[in-house]
Amino acid sequence: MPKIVDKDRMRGAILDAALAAFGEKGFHAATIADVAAAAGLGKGTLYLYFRNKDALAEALVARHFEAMAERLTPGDPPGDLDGFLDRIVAALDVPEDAARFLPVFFEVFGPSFAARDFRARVAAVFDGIAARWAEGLAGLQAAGQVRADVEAPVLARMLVAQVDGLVLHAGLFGAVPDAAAMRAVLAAGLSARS
Amino acid sequence: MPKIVDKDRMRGAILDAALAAFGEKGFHAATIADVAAAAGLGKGTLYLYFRNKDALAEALVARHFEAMAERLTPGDPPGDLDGFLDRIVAALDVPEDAARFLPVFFEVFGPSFAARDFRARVAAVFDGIAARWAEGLAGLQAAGQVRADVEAPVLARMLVAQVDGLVLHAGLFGAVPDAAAMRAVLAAGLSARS
DNA sequence: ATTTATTGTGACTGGACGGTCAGTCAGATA
DNA sequence: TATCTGACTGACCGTCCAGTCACAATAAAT
Repeated sequence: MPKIVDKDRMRGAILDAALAAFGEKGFHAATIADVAAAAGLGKGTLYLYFRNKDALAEALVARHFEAMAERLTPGDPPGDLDGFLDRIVAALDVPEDAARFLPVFFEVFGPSFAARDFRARVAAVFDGIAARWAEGLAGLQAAGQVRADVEAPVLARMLVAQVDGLVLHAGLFGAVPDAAAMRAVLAAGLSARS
Repeated sequence: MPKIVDKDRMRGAILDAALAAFGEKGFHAATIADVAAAAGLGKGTLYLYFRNKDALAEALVARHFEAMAERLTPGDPPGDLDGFLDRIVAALDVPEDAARFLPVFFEVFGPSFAARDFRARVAAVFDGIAARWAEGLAGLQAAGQVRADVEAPVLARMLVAQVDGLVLHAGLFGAVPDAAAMRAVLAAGLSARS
């Protein structure tokens, strides 16, 4: 009878268009009409897939955080310190999409940081990553590869903040640190041999 | 003849009010009327001191970056590694004003990161800090206190990104790392003794 | 007390934009 | 070929707010 479309696929395509438009002009400056145009759709059509402009932003965030968590904590804990460092170095390889999303995220949700519960939600994402890293670090401590004078969770949370800084500077400024140097410094900081 | 006011003082007071209002509601959600109310002034009065809303934001940024640079690179390079670490630890003590400003900055200027020259301007601020740190580190390398296998500027730029991450997580999430643990890890990472 | 230069005010306006909805279209079915 | 249905559209509406301006208040100078 009627035309049938793959709704999930369509939502994905619209999100791509939204990211492009928001990334270009910024969330507030970009209009719904811009997003629709980028998606090659009529304005009203967007509202068949997303309740309103804010829903677009939230969907983008969800997609981004899922991808990020996946990128930072893939599979099982690494077997040795070298493997652990591999992951950190790999994390600095910020995909273009993710880099483009950063400013949008801050623009949209920056104000929300004033709200305790929002901060808590975002903090939870990082805490989750830190928890996975802590597992790995605890294993390496047991194996005598990582210093044991600092507890794994503390070490992990601190590392996450540092790596987030490196990721931000890489994504925003293109200030990608020399990988070899970074490995060396981080390894010395974490290593059991003082 | 005329009524006389201290314009600089007034601009400062208005900026304080603006930071409060923007910090509370976010830059876009807060109206000029909100800022005026917070400053205890009529709406039109603001326009005697700032050309428009964007000018308010720019003035806030200028004030913030000046304060930040001052905080991160006070006076002369430190004499020893311990002194250097002191400064980093001190930098994590983010003043309330600065913490409140972070979300506002990202909200307003997030979109601008799409523009090459804006990114370059912000990057320059961090590069400047890194340059000052590099001086200090070079001195410590000469004194045999800091590893010499990584060049001071590289080390410094990397540290700035890491510390920025720590500052952000401290300011946004209250995730302040244990100072002693952080000193220990950073010291091990930087130290000449491998 | 009067004058005058400057500062302060808030009702008003013009434009912009998010969201709606009455109507059109395309493709699937019989 | 006729019919049916959900996808799609974009002109329109209501709201909101940055910025203006005509007027009021103030204080220095005479």
